[in-house]
Amino acid sequence: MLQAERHCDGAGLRLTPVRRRTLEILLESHVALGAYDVLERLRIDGLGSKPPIAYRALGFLVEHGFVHRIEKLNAFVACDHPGEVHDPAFMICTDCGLVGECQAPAARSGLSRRARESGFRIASTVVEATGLCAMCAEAKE
Amino acid sequence: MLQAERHCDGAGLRLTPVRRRTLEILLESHVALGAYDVLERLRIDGLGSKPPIAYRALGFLVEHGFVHRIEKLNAFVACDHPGEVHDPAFMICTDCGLVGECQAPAARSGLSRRARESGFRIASTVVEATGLCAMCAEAKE
DNA sequence: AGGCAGTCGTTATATCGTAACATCGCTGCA
DNA sequence: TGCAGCGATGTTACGATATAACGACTGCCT
Repeated sequence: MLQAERHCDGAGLRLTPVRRRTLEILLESHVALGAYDVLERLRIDGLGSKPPIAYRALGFLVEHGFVHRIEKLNAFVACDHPGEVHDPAFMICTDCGLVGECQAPAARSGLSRRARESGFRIASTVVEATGLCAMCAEAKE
Repeated sequence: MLQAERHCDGAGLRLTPVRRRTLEILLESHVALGAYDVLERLRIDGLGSKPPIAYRALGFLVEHGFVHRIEKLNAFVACDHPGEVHDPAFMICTDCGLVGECQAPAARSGLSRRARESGFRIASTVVEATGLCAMCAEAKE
């Protein structure tokens, strides 16, 4: 949170109440939240109740790297390493919903070689694995 | 198409008219199609007009590896290599909509190392790159 | 003051996806 | 033959996700 504030100050970005609270909500959650989940919590705090409110705040946070969108879940998680340049990959537990972020530059390597070969210019990548986290895998034994 | 037929025959799967036509529709398209795009074409052919028809056919085709879902687009493409075991990755052109499939086992390596370290058991992966295909990149020069 | 840019608030609607139940045709079997 | 079981289809109804478009407000700059 402090990192986000500092980053915004430094970059001339406005971390408004809605945006700030949206980020807090995601930081407090250990699982990915849908836009409507976020919206519901914003509503409770009197910060807006219509979808565009949440989508705009989430759009801002994603654009500036404070939040990631999990395509597989149509949901959002706070970034582990805000401000740093990174190329995130995610591990999504299908049992408990936990979403772990990791840096996976290597995850691009096979793809980026293929891209070079074919002339494709990568602008962004999505890398997501679904499966069982260590705890849930153990619980299944 | 022939490969799909053979695979179904061999595996005791039923490639019914709806499923067959759904696969044909995707094979004829060079871009990813949404479920409702597919449904519209099925409707024209008199093969059903309600969402579950399309979703069920697509679900069958995805489950058996004839079709891939592109998470980033909420859309579907026919598989380039049906029947073969693979771990597909996609390159999605944001200009022309072209979706290229490639094999990217290496794309998993960074992630799978991380997964091993943390005890996460990967069941499936999503690897998608967005950007410009060679033709569109050239056209932009 | 006036204009501009960014944000917020709202309405309305588009797009994507599924639960639940009825029906139909095939297959195996008494 | 009759019928039970099963997978696939057809339909209704609804839920979930997402955005276009417009107006109002605010801070800032000239």
